[in-house]
Amino acid sequence: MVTIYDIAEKANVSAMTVSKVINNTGRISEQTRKRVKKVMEELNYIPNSNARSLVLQQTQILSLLITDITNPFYTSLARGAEDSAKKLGYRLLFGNSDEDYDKEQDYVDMILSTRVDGVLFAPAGDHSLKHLEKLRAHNIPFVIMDRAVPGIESDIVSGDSMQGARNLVDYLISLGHRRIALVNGSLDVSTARLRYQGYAEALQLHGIALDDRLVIHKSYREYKDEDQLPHLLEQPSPPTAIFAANNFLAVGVINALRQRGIRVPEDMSVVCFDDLDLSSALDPFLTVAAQPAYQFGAMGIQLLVERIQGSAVPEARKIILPSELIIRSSAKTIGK
Amino acid sequence: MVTIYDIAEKANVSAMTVSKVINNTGRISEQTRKRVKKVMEELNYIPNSNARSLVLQQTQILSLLITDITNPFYTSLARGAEDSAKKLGYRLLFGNSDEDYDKEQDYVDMILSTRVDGVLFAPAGDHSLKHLEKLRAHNIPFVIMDRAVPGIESDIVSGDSMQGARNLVDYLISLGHRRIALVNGSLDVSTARLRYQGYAEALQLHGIALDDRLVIHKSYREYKDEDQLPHLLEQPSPPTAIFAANNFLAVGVINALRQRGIRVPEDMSVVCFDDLDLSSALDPFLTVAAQPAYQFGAMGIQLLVERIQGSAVPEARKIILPSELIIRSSAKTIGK
DNA sequence: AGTAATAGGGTTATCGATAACCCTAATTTA
DNA sequence: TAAATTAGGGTTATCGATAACCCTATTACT
Repeated sequence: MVTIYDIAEKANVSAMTVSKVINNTGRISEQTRKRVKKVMEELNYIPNSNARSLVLQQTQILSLLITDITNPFYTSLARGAEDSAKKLGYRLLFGNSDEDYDKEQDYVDMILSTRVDGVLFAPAGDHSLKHLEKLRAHNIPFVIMDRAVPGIESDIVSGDSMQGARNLVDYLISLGHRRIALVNGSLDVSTARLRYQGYAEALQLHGIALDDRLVIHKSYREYKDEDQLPHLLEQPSPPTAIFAANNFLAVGVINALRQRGIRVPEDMSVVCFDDLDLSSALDPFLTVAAQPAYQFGAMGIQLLVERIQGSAVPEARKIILPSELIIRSSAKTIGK
Repeated sequence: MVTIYDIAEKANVSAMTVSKVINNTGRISEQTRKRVKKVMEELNYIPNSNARSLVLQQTQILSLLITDITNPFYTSLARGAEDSAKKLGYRLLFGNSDEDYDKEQDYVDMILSTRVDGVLFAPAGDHSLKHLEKLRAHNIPFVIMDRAVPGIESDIVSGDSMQGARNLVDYLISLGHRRIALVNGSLDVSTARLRYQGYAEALQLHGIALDDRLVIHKSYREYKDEDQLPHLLEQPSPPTAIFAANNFLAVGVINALRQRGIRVPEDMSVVCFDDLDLSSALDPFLTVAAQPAYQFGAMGIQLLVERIQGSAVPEARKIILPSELIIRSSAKTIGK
């Protein structure tokens, strides 16, 4: 690999001069500047960012840690993050935690040893706390995405889970449903708690008693049918509608329903959080509370870079992006 | 940040000894090894990989360059790549070219300056040649994904586009279709050429004349309706079936058809390359030639790491993964 | 007992780039 | 014209880690 020393030698200057030309610092005559640049091109010089990072104590690398790249929500988020990062001159190191705390831990160590300038962090859940504390202990700026973690004050970009949940449940109620089930993520995750809360509030406001037999808290990432539908359907008074706390769960629920010969929405209404992108484009079926996932990523990187560059206010900034209720056809008036 | 020198001082040894403990090299007594390790934990030491990379001349970073993370095909590919990379102890630097040669160029420079150990490269198209040549000139190993680039011999993992296309068109013909349109990507891209070829061969084998008015070559990434459907539909003898060369185009085509009040599959059959994952899980509608995208990524990283570590045969390895025809309901017997 | 071998660990140079400071000739200024 | 600037560029140390080699007690061997 060619280094600034190679350039220096061929251009008959010192390495420092080359460095100055590269960074446009110091006083260099137009003449030598051109000569040096020409040699750089001739030799196909590419600066070694490792060396640079070592002395500058900054890498121009940000880390994006999410829980599942195959979920369209995070896919779009990643897209937004990537676009922003590129614009701002940062590279992106990528990690997928699968909502698994051990994997998340591995990535945190990787992040620390890479000396990234900052992290866009979508936590697996509440126990991500110690990972975030570790980052903080090492002075790595981060912005939390999507899920708040109790015990950590930091910049965060999240959706309005309560409002979204309330809107969905309000909508179901407006269609005449009274027995509404919630298939939720784990209560370890802030958004699951808030969606539950929004669900409960909506019911309460309409004078419907909360029935805990209609609520299941499991994982956002895997839908295991034996843990879910049977509990709901084999009840004296089964639900007429199901609110799935995210897109994955909705797909799982709908498939499981269909396998039992239960039609959606004729026999059972289903709504959920997060949209399905391509799927919805092909077949506008699922009624959802859609979140602006791309914005999550784009804004997250912006906040992060402001934080890194010190141009942010010292206080933690909390951005809450509203979700949009998109009414399609997976829910319908009860009994019709 | 704490360095090996801090450790060394506190443990009363030299920095070299610390390094030896970290890397399990050299001769260190069990006693000092323990002492050093204890100090490392106490001080929360994390090695600086920049410094390490600089002297070792290797970064343990691989680059993943794809054309669109929002396409489920690349999403799954990324997932496979990430899983493999993590298993093999590599970090992943992420880039999205959007099938844009300039963006691709930027990423190549970024890759070079990062001194990644290797690149998993999904080229935008034939003009990616110069980018690949640049990588080669700088001795960065790479494995090409999905699309061959004429002029470059290298390891490659791709699908069998001809076979897949032939299967799809065969299937349409078996349903009685004779007027079959092809909505293709740009002929700049090898897979588009091969899908075209497979399409043509299938027609020929069944004695159907190729009608170029039924073939449109545009972009895999954007479906602009005015460039597409009108040409096909406003013909003396319009097609009864459309073969879309990838999932995005299929979604575009189907939406455009529906907007015109043309039903799929009743009035027009549609099939395509690549599956839609979540979408297909929710609604098994689209008949597709599905590619094992996760395998693309996982195998790609494997080949790449073998290449980096010198355990690969010197010859370029070409892995061709078959696609699977999944018959669902977006195509049906003509006229029924 | 005297030498060779080994265990255990330290010294120094190096990877590629930059910061901080220094130097000299040419130009300006009083 | 002498002193002070300034333009243009060079020297040296440094970032954190490792390779290659060196050193000194022990221990083993003949």
